[in-house]
Amino acid sequence: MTATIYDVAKRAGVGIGTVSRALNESTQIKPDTKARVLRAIHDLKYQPHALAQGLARKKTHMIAIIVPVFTGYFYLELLKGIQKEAAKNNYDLLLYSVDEGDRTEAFLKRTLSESRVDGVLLVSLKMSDKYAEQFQQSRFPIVLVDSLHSDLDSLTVENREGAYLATSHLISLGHKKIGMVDAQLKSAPAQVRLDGYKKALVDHGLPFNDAYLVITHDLTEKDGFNREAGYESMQQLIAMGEDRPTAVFIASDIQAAGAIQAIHESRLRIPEDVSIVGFDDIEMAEYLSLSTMHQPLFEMGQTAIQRLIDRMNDSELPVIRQRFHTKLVIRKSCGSQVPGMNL
Amino acid sequence: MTATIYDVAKRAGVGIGTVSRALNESTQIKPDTKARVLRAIHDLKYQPHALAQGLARKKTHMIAIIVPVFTGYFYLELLKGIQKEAAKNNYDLLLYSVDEGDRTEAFLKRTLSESRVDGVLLVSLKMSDKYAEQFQQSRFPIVLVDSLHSDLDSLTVENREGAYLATSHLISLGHKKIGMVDAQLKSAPAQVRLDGYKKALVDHGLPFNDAYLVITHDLTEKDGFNREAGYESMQQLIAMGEDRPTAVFIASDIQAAGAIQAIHESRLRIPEDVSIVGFDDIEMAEYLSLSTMHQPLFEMGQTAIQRLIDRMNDSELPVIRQRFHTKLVIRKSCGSQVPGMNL
DNA sequence: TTGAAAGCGCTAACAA
DNA sequence: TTGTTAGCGCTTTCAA
Repeated sequence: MTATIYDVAKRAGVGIGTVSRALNESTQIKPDTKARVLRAIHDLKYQPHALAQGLARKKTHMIAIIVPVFTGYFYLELLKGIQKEAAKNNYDLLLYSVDEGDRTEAFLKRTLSESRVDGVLLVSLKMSDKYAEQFQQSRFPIVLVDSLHSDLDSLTVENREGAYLATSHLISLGHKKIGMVDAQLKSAPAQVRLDGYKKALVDHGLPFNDAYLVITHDLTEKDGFNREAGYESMQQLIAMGEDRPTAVFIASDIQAAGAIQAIHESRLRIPEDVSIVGFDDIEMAEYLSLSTMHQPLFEMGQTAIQRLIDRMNDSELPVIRQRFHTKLVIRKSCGSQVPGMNL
Repeated sequence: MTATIYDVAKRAGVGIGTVSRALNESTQIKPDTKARVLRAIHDLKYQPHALAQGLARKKTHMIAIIVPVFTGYFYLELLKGIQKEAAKNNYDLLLYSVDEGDRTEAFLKRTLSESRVDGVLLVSLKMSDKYAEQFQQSRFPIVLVDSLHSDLDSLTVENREGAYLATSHLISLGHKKIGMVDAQLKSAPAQVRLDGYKKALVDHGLPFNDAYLVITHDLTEKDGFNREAGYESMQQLIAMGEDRPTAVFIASDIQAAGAIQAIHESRLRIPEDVSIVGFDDIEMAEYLSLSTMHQPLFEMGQTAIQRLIDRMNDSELPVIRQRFHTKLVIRKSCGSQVPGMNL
């Protein structure tokens, strides 16, 4: 069928070892034999068999990436960064995506014992202590992205800080009655964004008002990061009438989209009647003129691969925990409460 | 390190052949030896080495998918279908994504000769005659998705028909002056959607008016499927004043988003002053209440994998060309021109 | 029903 | 500088 190293060796009149040397940049080979081999390789359109190579070298040049079934911008952007950096370093990506029924552990197990890949990126999924220990002990290279475990390398976005910044932005515009729309607290980012919101209030001497915090009901078994959730939550806030907050920090842009719809339907204006800050900076945010917190996802993806490669080269590296910072993107969804400072 | 088949054989007191038989559902093995082997496998937490297995079997159980660097909903949804079906059939996905500098052929070449995967899905990328022939001759399983070549299996969405349907919808609402906003014609879908638009006009006895067709200028080197393009194109149409079309078919939802913005800024109303139909049914479309053409992407992804698997099992299957149909999703961006039929 | 042994296509250690 | 050979971990004949 396709040519093997033996065919090349025969055609070039050398041994297979020499062919291998010509292929692998060995210095231990005379230039003109190398040239002869290379020509034979070219003539035969020979390309090494990846599996055979992997078996012999004990390296596959593949990286597994375990992600929740991708939904939306977050993973797209992250994946782009991962993909770009992997390609640059000549690694292929094996995509394990986890849907219902959470097969994370099954993938981790395969990864660990099947020798199909040289390293793993675990994205947005929980790393159990049990497997963390196994990875740790086996020195199998792994990097967590948007997930956390004290024994393993991890890269995360500073959600708490982002929420803090978002809320502070509202405060700096003079708002005193600042609400928050959050997703289910079982979701880690939802939890942490709430913390940041609270801390910003406290740090600025504002009271935390329970009535201003709306957490999406558990409609369906989703986490609440969706438009309907935002829509309903905002309706609750609006129903407070004159007591309603003048500004709201919303835990995600997609919820903000729903919230905006609710606001418009109530004939309220943004930002005159209510100011809004979202989180994520999804594509739609620009369209909505929504001020929001931007996450450096592409960059995080690139860094994740770099780190993984570093670790594949040296398994004794100390464990790191790298935090990425969000950035406030100001558009037109926030108005000032300071008299005369308004538009 | 990790246990091999020899370790298992030794522990179970059998030869490695027997272990292999126990593993591979062979009938040629006595139940109790099989049980003994299985227990040894369990005790040692043995898992076959994927590469070694692949090398011996000449099958990797991996499928390569070559896609343009994913941007937006189209690929997300398609990938979901692909991923789900692949997982269901126990195939792993190797992701080759093509960015600037079009490395499509390099990937095809590797695929063909590296033996890393059992089959390929080529998505939205051009298959050259040269490689089509190579795949064809080598009987290497490949399926084209959203791409076309007469010698190979291909799955496509009926863009022309979709555009025809979209335009016809506008016509059925009584519109006579129907415009179109399109992307660069070098893009195949843009070209084909224009054809469908024209045909619908002609079939319904309406004239094709050059002034009503706006094709995005070549800002940057993009193809024009973006919001800014839609925004500017719609501005051109609006600038026609009273002569402007009463309805516009827009080649993509993302352009429609820009167009809608332009319309609002001109203080025109949708659908009272101008009706809009988009294409794609991206997530934002629902938010925008945009009537649009839905593409069955998830399903197409699933089917692609099924077909690829069929072909891997029987390389002599006749070449097929399967067309998927779009579906009109009616929301609120289209009004009627027929007196009394309006809202 | 089973074990032994010959590949699968390559790398790398060892000799020459 | 080169050829030979022993693995890498598995599947699959071939005998027994």
